[in-house]
Amino acid sequence: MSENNGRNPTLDDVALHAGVSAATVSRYINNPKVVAAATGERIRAAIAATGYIPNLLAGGLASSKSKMVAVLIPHLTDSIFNDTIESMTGELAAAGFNVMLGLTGTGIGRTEDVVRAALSRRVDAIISTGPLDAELADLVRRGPALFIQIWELPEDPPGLAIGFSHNAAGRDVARFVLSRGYRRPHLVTANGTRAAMRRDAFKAEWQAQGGGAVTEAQVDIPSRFGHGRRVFADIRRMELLPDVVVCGSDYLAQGLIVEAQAAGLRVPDDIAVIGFGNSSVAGEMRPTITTVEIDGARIAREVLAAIRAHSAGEELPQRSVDVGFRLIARESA
Amino acid sequence: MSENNGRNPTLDDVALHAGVSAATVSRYINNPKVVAAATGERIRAAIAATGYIPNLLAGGLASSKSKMVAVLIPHLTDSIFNDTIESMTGELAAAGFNVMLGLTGTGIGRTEDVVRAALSRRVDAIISTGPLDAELADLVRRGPALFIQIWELPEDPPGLAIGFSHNAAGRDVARFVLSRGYRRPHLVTANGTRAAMRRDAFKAEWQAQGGGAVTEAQVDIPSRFGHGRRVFADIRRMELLPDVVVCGSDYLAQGLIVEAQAAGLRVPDDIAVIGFGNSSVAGEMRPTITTVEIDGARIAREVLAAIRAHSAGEELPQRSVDVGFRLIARESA
DNA sequence: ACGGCCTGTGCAAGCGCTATCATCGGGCAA
DNA sequence: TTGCCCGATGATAGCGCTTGCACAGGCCGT
Repeated sequence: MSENNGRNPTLDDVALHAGVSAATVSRYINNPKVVAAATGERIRAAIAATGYIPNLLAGGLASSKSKMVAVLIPHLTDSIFNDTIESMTGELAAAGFNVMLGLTGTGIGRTEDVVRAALSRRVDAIISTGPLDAELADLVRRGPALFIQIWELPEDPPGLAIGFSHNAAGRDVARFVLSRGYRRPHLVTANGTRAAMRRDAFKAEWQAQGGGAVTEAQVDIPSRFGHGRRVFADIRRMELLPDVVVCGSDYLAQGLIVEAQAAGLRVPDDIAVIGFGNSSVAGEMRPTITTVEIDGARIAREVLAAIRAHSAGEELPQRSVDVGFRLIARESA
Repeated sequence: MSENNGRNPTLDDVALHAGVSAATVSRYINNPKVVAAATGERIRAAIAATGYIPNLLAGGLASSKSKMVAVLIPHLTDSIFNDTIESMTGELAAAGFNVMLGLTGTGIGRTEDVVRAALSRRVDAIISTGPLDAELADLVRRGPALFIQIWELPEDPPGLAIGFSHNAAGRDVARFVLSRGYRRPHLVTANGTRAAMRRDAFKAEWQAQGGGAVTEAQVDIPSRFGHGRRVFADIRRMELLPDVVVCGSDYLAQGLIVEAQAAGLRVPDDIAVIGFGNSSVAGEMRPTITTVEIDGARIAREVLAAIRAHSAGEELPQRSVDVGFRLIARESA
């Protein structure tokens, strides 16, 4: 732990200590196997002795690879994406990438600020749960950062998309609901495109299969536990009660169940509830919640693979990766 | 949007375009009011025209100020800290700081990795919800980064602490429970120091006030919704049912309420429940959950103020900031 | 024995900024 | 008018690293 002089030890200090050039130390750090074993050992010891901590600002500047990725999500609290983000952060950290957190949900223009901040830091990739408006997409495309949109598969993604078909999900839920013999579904969706896609696909399939009328309600983004109260109150005011409520998130489903139970209804006997996302609560609620599982860990792996490939300068083999989904039938419907 | 040549426009490009030196452009960007108004206007136009995006890696390297702070939390899902983190990220972003997310909960050694990564990026501050072990604390102290521990007020914080007294919180909850006439409290705490402090303070006060026996149970960190099931099962097995359960988090309290209700008990009549943190669910649950509110926004503001002061080279006026807490009596107890 | 090659290492030129210092005109008090 | 100071700007030296290029030496095939 020699202090040299006041300042942090640099590559040169380590090089001096190990009796090699700075270049060799740099090589050892970034790709140990290109230096001779004996040299490597000396460098390792020198690093330990000096207490050297690499300066990734300098490294990033020189290599124009920041080893940092920006993750854009609307919110942190009760977010349906948290599982995915958590897996991703872990996966990336293990590969030496760090995550810069960008919250886009707090006010208009935030997304632009966050994207600009990410570009300013020369992130290797920007991972977003939502699309970018045209101008921003342009901005990103101009730079070297890889843009990855997750949880969604747009027609012509600006970069790479890793997600699943919300159409298929909506359709499959409709089939499931039909197969369970429900007649009067009520669809509660957050006012966003993804949820709307699932809703429309549900309705299309429902009609195609000869189902009857479908009622709907909207909630604000993000679709949260607390919305359950208002949604349920609205349902109670309907002349004909739905026999199943399809929700845009597990948290909303949970809130609805709590409300229904507080009102003396039994779930699923009096009213069934279906969630989305298979958040941890879904399997732990009473009753357990029927939902659609998205494999966040799988998304995380695909994201990492894409970033690695892109960093290595390879072309991406595909524009989008479908990780699918899985309907999990539990007690609530 | 002149493309110059393939690469991103740099300061020099902007300077050329505006007919000034790079130094002046830099000044304009970092501190507009030191350049003449007319010059500033020309530079503004040049930036827009060239589509210039500052390179914060280069800037950080030159100034040794990264404008980035690391936030260390155990988890993202159902975390009691999310409100605070969200406020903080917003507050920091508005001040030009970006947040690097560090998840420490996934396995041993992760904290060290995350801290080293943060130091590698020369963050201006490290904000952590937990303490650092001695070796890491040393490492951090050696560098220029400000270490801020939040949600806690240790005796002799390594850096700055912004939080509240868990002792006082435990004590106040005990008083509240007594004042409500409960006789047989059951304390469910996560196995961490903070929760333990509250528990011990609760017991001390309870005994001091002549309360009877207190029973306890432990859950894993993080204290989550799903733990409710096991905790409740254990409670049912007790010979004498507690009349109030004091939980380490609102999520756990929520899980417990759900379980209790599923078992046909009424909350709070048959069994009362108290949470911690005033997460959004606490006010939205049926029954609404009595809890202890921590002002995350306040913590965020204090954090930002400290970072600003530290970046400006000022000494911190104090070692710790007590933001207090507030017991919110609701329906569940 | 010799040229070609491959491995391991050093040299030095940047990467794009910031910050120190110097310079250059006024405006203004004496 | 003279000298001084101050506000605005330019020139320049790094910040700590990466990386292309050069080079030394050992190994091989012929």
